[in-house]
Amino acid sequence: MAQQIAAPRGTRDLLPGESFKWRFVERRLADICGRFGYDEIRTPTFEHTELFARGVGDTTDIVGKEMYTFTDKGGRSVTLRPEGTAGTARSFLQNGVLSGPLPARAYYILSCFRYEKPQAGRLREFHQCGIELFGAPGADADCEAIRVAYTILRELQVKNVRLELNSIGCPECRPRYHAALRDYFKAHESKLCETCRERLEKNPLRILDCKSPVCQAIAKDAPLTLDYLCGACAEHFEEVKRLCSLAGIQYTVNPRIVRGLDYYTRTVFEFVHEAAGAQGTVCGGGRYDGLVEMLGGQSIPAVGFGMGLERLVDVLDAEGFPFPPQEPVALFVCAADAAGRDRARTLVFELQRMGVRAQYDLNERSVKAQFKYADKLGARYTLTLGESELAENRAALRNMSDGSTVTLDIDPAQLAAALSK
RNA sequence: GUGGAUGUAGCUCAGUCGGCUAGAGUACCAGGUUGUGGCCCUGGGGGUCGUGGGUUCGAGCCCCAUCAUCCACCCCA
Repeated sequence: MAQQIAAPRGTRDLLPGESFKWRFVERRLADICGRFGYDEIRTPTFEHTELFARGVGDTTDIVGKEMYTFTDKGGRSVTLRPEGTAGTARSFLQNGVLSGPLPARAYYILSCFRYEKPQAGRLREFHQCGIELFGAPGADADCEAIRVAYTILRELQVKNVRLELNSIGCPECRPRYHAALRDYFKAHESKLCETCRERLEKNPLRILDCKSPVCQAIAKDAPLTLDYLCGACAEHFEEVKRLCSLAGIQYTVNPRIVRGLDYYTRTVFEFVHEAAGAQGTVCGGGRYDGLVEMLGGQSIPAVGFGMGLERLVDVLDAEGFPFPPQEPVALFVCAADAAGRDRARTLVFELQRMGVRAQYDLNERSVKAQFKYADKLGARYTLTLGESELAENRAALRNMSDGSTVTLDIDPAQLAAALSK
């Protein structure tokens, strides 16, 4: 026996018998996004590394240490996409969509790759559903993105999620806030925990999120991003909140949520699930007015979100969501001898052509073994073909759930009719 | 990247103080009816005990390393 090869760390198999949940969720996502005017976009699995360095931001953890980057045979540096927004923006820009009628919308369901230490709700290859909306600067667009995510979660009957909203300002007001925050924590530097002292220069925003009780106590009175917004940003945020209320969506303002991607401006939001372990953020998104310009296009405002599908399916499983069960095998045709097998084959071939989920035994096993197999498959009905059945051209259709039988002609149309009842 | 827990059959797990050929349940295959599933009975296949070293007369068990999984931090979806 050769050495077995396991799946790479942080990846997962989705086996027959499990995939129906994902198929169901993906169809619902496509349906809901479509209802809001979003059509699907499919972009490459890998892009030039430069796209993410510029778009996501090379000071972020994602770009700094989590990307799957390699040099291809032509000497180009390419990277497996760590998220979906940069590729979508690049594609819309490159293909002239942003020169067409705006707003322009797209949704996607795709795999993303980040080299992180795996844990519950976090994989190295994971899947995201997201939407992107380009060319609408006003709060209506922010609200629409939130409403799409909200609708998805509501129609999948997700309980125990809350919407958290914040505004992190624009390039104009953010530096003032950062400075104020740094000044505040500098005054308490000696009391901060070790990691927070490191954060002080690099990313003072993170201190707001520290779990240490001491840091939390200090952070309680720290300046809030919302108090440092410029007039336009403050007005925008007020309108986003008003429109969410108008849409009947409850939210809490959480001044401590900060997106880890550089492209976000103004509105940021998360849908957080209470009981989903440490990785409770099922959906995260916000506005990114600067991205398209960073990628070399005109200045075009945009909003969007990403929803983690593994996390979403985990939540649905945990809440006992009633996924519609898979269609079972409708009819398993058993054969008792060589002549019966050929009749079973032609019958099954014809039924499958007609759209019936029919099966027969590929291994020429005993009738008993065929029955056991049909039972394990969950087949609704069985039909057994042998000498006497072929002679009379009639056979007993057996209902596997109660054992009752009906005798019918061996005829595809008649069988199909009987099965559909 | 940091810290903690855990790795024995496809799955869930026993395995005494280090001591014969490593077990159970379940799943799989076959038989118990020359052609009828679930229940029951009998038999069978399946393990380099995560991997590699070390200690020992002898290691599934003790030690070290490594890999993987889970949990938390970090970060994020």
